[in-house]
Amino acid sequence: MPELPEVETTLRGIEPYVADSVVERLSVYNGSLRWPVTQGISDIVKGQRVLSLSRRAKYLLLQLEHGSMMIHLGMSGSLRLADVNAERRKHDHIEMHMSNGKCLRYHDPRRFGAWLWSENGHSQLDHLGPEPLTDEFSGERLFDLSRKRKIAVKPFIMDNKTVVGVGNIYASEALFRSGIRPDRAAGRISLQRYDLLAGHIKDVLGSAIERGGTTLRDFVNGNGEPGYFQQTLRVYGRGGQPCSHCEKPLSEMRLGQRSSVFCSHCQR
DNA sequence: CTTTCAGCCTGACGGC
DNA sequence: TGCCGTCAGGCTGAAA
Repeated sequence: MPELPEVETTLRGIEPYVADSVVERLSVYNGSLRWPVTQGISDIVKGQRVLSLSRRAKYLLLQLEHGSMMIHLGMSGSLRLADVNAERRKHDHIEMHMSNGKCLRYHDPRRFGAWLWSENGHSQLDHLGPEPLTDEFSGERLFDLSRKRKIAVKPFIMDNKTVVGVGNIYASEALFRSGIRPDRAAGRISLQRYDLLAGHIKDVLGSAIERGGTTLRDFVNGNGEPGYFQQTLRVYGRGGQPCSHCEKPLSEMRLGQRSSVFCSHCQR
């Protein structure tokens, strides 16, 4: 389940090996992803130089000479630098061979991801909220956007129009640290508490990115599993277990079709 | 306008 | 042992 820190870690891991290199060959073995992989993509990108890599929300963007490739890892996708001689594994759907001899492999069992080519921008990026680690995202923004909203705070902060890149894991952890119940109405939370929440969202995402960075060198040959696997999760996946603060069993509920674990004693 | 919900997909896991 | 149901979850688009 790649969340924003995993996407950022992937970007930093592949960037040195892909940037400034030319696409020698792109092979699509299974193009039925979230959206069908752009028709004729192999012929289009062949021979183009990769000018730069960037990230917006959970999308990776490869800027080529005549357009850009937008890649999403979906629920189960990963992007790794592979040894050209290494055999393709099951669910390795796309390979991008670079002129420097490196090969980028896209692996995605559930095929919820995306590889889309465009010469003039990607509409999916048009209506996204701010990046969580910038000053554009603040408690004040959460407060202003939420007035008179009845939606529960957890789906509110997971909405890409509010702020991008806050998935179920980090939303749960940030709400726990802030002492806010995930089902509290977004419109009934004070600016002071939203300041706290925005700070914790930044902290939890930022530290996960830092930890992901420690596995970067595994990107060439390995299968480094970065991010939240190394992070201490206090509530996510711990329903019924004792709260790390008050020892009472953690509660579980469903909000917006997503499981939500919280402490009914520490979160109000 | 806001909110909810089905659907996309495979693998892991528990019950029988 | 294997079969079946359930869950995991980001994102879109349609319905309420």
